[in-house]
Amino acid sequence: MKTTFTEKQMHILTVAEELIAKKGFEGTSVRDISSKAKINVAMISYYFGSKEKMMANLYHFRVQKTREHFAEFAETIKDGRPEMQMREIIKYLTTQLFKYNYFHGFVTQELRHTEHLKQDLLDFYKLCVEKIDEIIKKGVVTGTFSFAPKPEDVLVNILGSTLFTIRNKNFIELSVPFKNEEQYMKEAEKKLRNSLTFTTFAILGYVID
Amino acid sequence: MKTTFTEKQMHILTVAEELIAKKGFEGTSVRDISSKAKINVAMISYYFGSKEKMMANLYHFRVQKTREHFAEFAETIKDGRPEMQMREIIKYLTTQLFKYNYFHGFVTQELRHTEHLKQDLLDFYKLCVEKIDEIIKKGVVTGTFSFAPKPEDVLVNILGSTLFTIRNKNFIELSVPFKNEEQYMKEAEKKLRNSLTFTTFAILGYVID
Amino acid sequence: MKTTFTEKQMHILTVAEELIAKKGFEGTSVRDISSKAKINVAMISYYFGSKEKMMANLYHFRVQKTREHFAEFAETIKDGRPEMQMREIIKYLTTQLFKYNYFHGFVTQELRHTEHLKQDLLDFYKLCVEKIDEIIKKGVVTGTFSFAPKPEDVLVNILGSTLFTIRNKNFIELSVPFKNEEQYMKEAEKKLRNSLTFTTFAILGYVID
Amino acid sequence: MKTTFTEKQMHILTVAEELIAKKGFEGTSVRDISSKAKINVAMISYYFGSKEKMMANLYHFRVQKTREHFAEFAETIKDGRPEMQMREIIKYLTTQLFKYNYFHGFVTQELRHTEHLKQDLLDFYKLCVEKIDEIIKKGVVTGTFSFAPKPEDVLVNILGSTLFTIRNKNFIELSVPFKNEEQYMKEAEKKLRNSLTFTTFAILGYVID
DNA sequence: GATGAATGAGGATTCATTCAT
DNA sequence: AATGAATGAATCCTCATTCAT
Repeated sequence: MKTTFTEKQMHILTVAEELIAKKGFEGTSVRDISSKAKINVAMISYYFGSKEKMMANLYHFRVQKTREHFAEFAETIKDGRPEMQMREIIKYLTTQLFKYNYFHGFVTQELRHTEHLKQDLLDFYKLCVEKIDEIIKKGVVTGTFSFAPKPEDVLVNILGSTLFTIRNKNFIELSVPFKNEEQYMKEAEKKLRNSLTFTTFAILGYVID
Repeated sequence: MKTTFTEKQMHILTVAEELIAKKGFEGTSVRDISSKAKINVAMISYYFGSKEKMMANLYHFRVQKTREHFAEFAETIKDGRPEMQMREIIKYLTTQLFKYNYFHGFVTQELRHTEHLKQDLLDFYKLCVEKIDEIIKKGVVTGTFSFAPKPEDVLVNILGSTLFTIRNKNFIELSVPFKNEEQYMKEAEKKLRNSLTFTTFAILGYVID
Repeated sequence: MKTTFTEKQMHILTVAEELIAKKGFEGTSVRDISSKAKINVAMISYYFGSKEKMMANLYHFRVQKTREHFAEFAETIKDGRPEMQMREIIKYLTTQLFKYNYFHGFVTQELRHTEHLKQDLLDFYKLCVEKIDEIIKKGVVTGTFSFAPKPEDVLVNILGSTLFTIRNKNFIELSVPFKNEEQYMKEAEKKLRNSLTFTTFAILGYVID
Repeated sequence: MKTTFTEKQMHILTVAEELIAKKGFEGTSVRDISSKAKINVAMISYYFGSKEKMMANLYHFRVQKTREHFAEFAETIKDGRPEMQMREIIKYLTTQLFKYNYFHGFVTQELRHTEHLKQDLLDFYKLCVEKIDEIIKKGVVTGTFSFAPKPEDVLVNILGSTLFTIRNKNFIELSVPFKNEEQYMKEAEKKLRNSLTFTTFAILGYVID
């Protein structure tokens, strides 16, 4: 699968991603995409072979980018103290998911019959688990953390809570002061991050001074 | 909106639920449903008015049942000790979500343009929050719990982690011994429950003896 | 074809006539009729064999009634002077058409593939022609009328102008003071009758004193 | 609304007009049209948006053409004597209606819910009224005509009689020698024109020398 | 005699894709 | 390389009718 695209292809993918995020894969027609992207209907088949293949490319591309980005991020925190690292990871993941929520929104739902594509996402998850594991181990060794929960459980907790928050806006609203859309998203993210940090530190047995 | 259906209507809903869970609402045609349910294509419109209305009925029905069931459940644990109650709630929610995972799979994704339907789900969430709040308060008063986290955060954690687990089977597989499908689901649920119980008790400051 | 119906059948026909007049034959579904008539959908097929046969019965019935009614009317004027008779015929025909305009609206349009039914209407037209012919002849003989136009031409003129008036409300409105629907119809009918009377007498060479 | 069409669009409209004239708008399916026009079913939606919009285009187009044509015609007779002008107008209108009878057949009946489209036809009628009014006035001034009937009454008479003749073939047949279809139409038109000319001159008080 | 459930045929439209240019 | 026209398959839904009761 390709990971580099011409400018026109990227343009299509960008528009497609936005629309699919809003209306779902099946809810988004190639006409919608082509009209919004101001290109010919035929271009999607022409460039990607089919609508589904375009989707696969989009998916692959986005996850690839996410992995690369995470790798870069991981590098920047590699010398910190474990509690700082953990705090940063939580911040990073929530921020990214909130930013690309539209993407993660369809990732797990709309890609049916394309099981093999999920391998990409899996690789990303593995990377996260590795890093978290590393941090936990370091924290335990240094005595910063009292407990050593399974890293995948920690990740499930972080990702699950974040995606749930994103997808259940009307529930979250009940406990987040709502002014306007943008402000709300910020507040929701902040509340979530506080909660996740508290929870994660709790299961790590880390006592905030 | 109706909550009782004839046998034939229930049959359609059951088949529809299964298919929609697998292939999504838009990915499931009325022909798919009717052919699997061995009924005439026209029956869906005939019974429910339209495909979308059928979906709304299905949704409403399932949430309604869930709420009723939860209310019954809540009654059964009302006299227990807080830590037992919390354990039971976690068990209850994970079990239910695993059981009706196909339903919860599309609930938050596929129902576009039917924002009003989400009110039902919201009411269910509120019920959960109330109950959790009650338990936390009791636990704190009795000195069983040291901390009083926000009940909605606890719920987000439980539901988010559970749905993530259900939706990311291929990730969970990595850390759960896989024999066969059924066995796997049991193990995954067990692992999740352990993790959630540990996490929840950690943020409640409850020390397992 | 039947001309007598049970009360229930008549009820169906009455409702059907009204709906068909408003929305056309094809635009009116048996469901529309049955729901408005508060009867079962199956009744139409049950009583009349099919929707189309119901229509044929309705048509036949209405024309039959019209003929009988016209015959009665003709009797009442048979001793009058020709100019009075002619005036009365014009009045009669316009009044009837305005009254049953909905019927005449579909008569000539919606009954496709049922050419044979038109025989009924034809018979009614013949009856009119006969009567008009009689009047003209008498008028000419008595010297009341100077000319003897073809009776069918006179009829075409009367019926054509009337139906055109009924069917082109928005044109007629331009030259008829419009207050409310009912008032308008009365005014339109009056204007039409004046015009027709004037025209008919003109071609008969009858000079109004 | 468009008034110019590509060759293919015109082809569709032509076929559609013919079929709709025969079987009505609702009685004609897009499948009928596409199969007769030897095009794909999807083309109607593709070109016109929907069946109904196609109809609106057809309607608009036909009336537009009629108006333009009438304007041209009016120009050609503008210098004639009033009695000649009136004769020509009658001839023109009857000829046009006979030619496009299929069109005028559905115009007033089948276009429900599209009241605004009738404005087009109304404009055409107005044009006719204007011209007729002009002729009458000139005739009265020059002493050619003795009476000044309302121009709209004259038009109603002409159009009504013509449409009635077209729509009631089996009645007209009774007084028109029938050989073959084509011949019959010619004869019917001729008989109608004679009658209309006589009638119109009668109400104008014009004495044919 | 009358009905409500159920049917299959057919309705218009939208879809992703292809093809000639 | 890129496009606009055109296509056939599939969509959901509505129709008049039938059938078991």
